[in-house]
Amino acid sequence: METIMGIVEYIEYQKNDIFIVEGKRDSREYFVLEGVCRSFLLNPDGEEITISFFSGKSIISPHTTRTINGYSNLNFQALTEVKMGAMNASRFEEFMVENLEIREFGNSVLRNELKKKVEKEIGMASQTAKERLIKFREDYPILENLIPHTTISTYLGITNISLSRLRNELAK
Amino acid sequence: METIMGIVEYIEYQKNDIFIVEGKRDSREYFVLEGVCRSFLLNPDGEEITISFFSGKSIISPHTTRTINGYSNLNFQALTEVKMGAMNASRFEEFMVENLEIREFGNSVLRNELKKKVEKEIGMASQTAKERLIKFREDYPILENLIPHTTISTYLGITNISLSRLRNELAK
DNA sequence: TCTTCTTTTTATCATTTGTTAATGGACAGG
DNA sequence: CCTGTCCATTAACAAATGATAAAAAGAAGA
Repeated sequence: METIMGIVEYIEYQKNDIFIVEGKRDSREYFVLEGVCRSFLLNPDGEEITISFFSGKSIISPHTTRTINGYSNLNFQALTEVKMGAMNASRFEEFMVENLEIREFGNSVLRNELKKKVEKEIGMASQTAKERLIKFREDYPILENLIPHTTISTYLGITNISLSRLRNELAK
Repeated sequence: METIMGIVEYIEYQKNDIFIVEGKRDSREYFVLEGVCRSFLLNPDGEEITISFFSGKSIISPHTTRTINGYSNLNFQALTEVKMGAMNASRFEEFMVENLEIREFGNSVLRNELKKKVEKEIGMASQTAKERLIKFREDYPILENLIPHTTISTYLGITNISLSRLRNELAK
């Protein structure tokens, strides 16, 4: 960890800044130190669909999984003021090759990324929207009062109107 | 590729064989050479939820993403007679460290795994069940007449009754 | 404070999907 | 040939979610 932290460049983004754009070059790994951000994509109708949330301290989707030939296939946006560490992804990959500990760290990041997706997948396949909202509140307790509800509703796979109804029901 | 193919052990599974069991040890990478299999999980009600399909020639989810401390977190089942190649996962990882080409192959497998999931995620979040069924038919043209519909319906996130209705509608 | 803009809630109605139960076809075993 | 089992379809009704529009509540700026 010390090896890495010595090389990392520190960056700050303002609320709503989009710091990785789909289709554009990006060659870095990002570590969220403080704040919350999300990944999102446009669906065929041009609507923003939230894929994942990332809150400090954590790491956003690994470079190798979110880029193809160096071009990003996802957008990433700061939802609050965000402090991040960034470093060259190839350099990080070299570290992974050289250093067992860093390799295991990198692999565990990958596993977690997949695990989160599988969990969400099961939720989408076998839970009602209400259950998914309850789970979301457990996973990200602060977000609901911090970010626009449309951001949350596309993550949950429902409309913001449905979200509002569910909020009302659960408040009773 | 030749390096790998020389080491691979060839295996055959019969229809419905479960060859990786959740919670059990598994230490190999698997390459599907012929046939179709799926990964699935039990939801809280004990129902089998299909997560992904794998048809030859392809590779099932990489070992590092489907195991934690060597124990599998997914079930894998043959849906037809399946011919596979298998090799020790640590050995494959060594190859990845040593050999740039194999490393890039391994990384591309990871990216594809994530990409498939993100695509499915967007579908679940922004498409109706009917649209998802149409997409499924494009992705896996043969499966619908080959495997039980309950297997497909849990993949699509609907009941098998809904699937039957959609089949009827689309046939008109 | 007032105005304007955006977000959230509420209401109404339409559509989709789920639940339960009944029916019929395909197939294996006796 | 009969029987039981598994699967797929269909029907009827209930529940969940979507679409549209309007109202209310908040947030930001002059």
